[in-house]
Amino acid sequence: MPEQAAPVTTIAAIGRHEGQSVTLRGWLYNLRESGKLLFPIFRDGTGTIQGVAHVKSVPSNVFDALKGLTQESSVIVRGRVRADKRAPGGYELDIEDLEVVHRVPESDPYPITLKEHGVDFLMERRHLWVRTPRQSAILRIRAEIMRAAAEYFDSNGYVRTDPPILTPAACEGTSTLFPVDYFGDPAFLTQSGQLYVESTALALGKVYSFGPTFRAEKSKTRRHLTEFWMIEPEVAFMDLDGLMELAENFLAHIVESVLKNRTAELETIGRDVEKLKTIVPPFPRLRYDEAVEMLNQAHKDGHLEAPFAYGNDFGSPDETWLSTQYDRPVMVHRYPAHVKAFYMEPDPKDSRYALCVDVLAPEGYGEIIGGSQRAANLELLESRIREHKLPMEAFQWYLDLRRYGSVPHAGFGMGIERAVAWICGLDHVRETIPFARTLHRMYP
RNA sequence: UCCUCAGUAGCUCAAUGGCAGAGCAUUCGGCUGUUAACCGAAGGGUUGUAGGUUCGAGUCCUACCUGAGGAGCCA
Repeated sequence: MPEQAAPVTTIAAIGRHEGQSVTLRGWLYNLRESGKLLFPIFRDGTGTIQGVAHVKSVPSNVFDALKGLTQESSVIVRGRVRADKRAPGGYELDIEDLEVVHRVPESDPYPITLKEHGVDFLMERRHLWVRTPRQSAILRIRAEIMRAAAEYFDSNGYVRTDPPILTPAACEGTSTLFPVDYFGDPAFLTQSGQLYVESTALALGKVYSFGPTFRAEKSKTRRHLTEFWMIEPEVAFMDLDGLMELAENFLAHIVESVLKNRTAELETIGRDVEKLKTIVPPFPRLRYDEAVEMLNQAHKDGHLEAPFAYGNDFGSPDETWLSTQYDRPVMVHRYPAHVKAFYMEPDPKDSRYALCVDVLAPEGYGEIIGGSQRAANLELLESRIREHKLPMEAFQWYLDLRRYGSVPHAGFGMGIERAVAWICGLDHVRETIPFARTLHRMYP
């Protein structure tokens, strides 16, 4: 073992130890050799740092152990911290002692090199891919987004009430549900906690849920996972305007937290932070009808291939185009009721429209939040359930919320992975979650 | 479910229907400031699978498998 007089620290905190000897515990990320001079790069999960070992300035057994050491071998290294302008992180480590905890054998070298790899190769080795600086940084930003999202609600009087993951029936139809056998009876993995948080909102006032959801959609795009995390606030006595205000303050808080607490990680992944600094309220609000006008004009001007048919929901290319027109998220509200879910409240000024909002993230990322004011009237909700050909008996508990002290209430759901993809500037959601579940990938 | 593209060394990719190659990784050797280090050498192949056309197929045709991107649907 190296002498433990040198304090154990992390690479992220190494600047506090300039001029001192410290102990780092981590892995060999890369090794450059130049004759009698070795340049190992260590990583410890908090960052990377280059070490320097002259043959004459380290014990011969240390030099020999380091020379030819294989990538991703685990090590405990002692060295003196030295500021160096040539170092990317500002510091280098003059190596004094080294213990190899586990040496990766040459016969079975670490498969992920510093060169380029394909998507399939990396996803098959996701358990190792997460070690790379870029993937680690993304996961750190994801954790900050989740922390800040929960913090926003926790510090604004919301109570976290998580819904069940095993559910008896669909929220919006059964075709996209994963069925499971529940002691001989059919059950499904939840695809939204919304109906349950509606009931806890009427119990506690302001609530949110935060957990995994599952959708058996046969979607193979950069925006889809079959298992993803969703945070869903629901508030009694809130209307659509209140919901849009909540959404913009919530998103602004998350972006602000990431900019403040994950500066180094944003730098590591090369994110243009100027595009995040503009994310401050108010966000532009656009009626569905106004958005349609913009899409029609865009089609005339040749920006969109397909003409938009009024009354439809927006397609992906439509959303993408809309979301590139603003420097912050745009909130599109009051869609035609018939393209939206059964539980949405009709606009009292024109019942053809629903009191709903989709928040489209900028830079072409599209929908990250979908929400609405919920239908509060029992008879209306019953007729909507019939129109959508949903089993009335399965929704009796949900209808009880309209039988006993029904109030206007509203809520939304934000997909964490889409938010992470946008804030990190990634081109696919598979990198935003430790182990992505996509259409045909269940390994590792 | 549909559309498009791809599958060649461990990885990333070349190869007009005519001898299957390069860089990285691995092994050996060299180099006292390298930044995906560099220089020299070696080993490494049933070209996704099964058929077909052809004197000759990695290349052309058919089917299938696998992966990717997109549509629809959604967060």
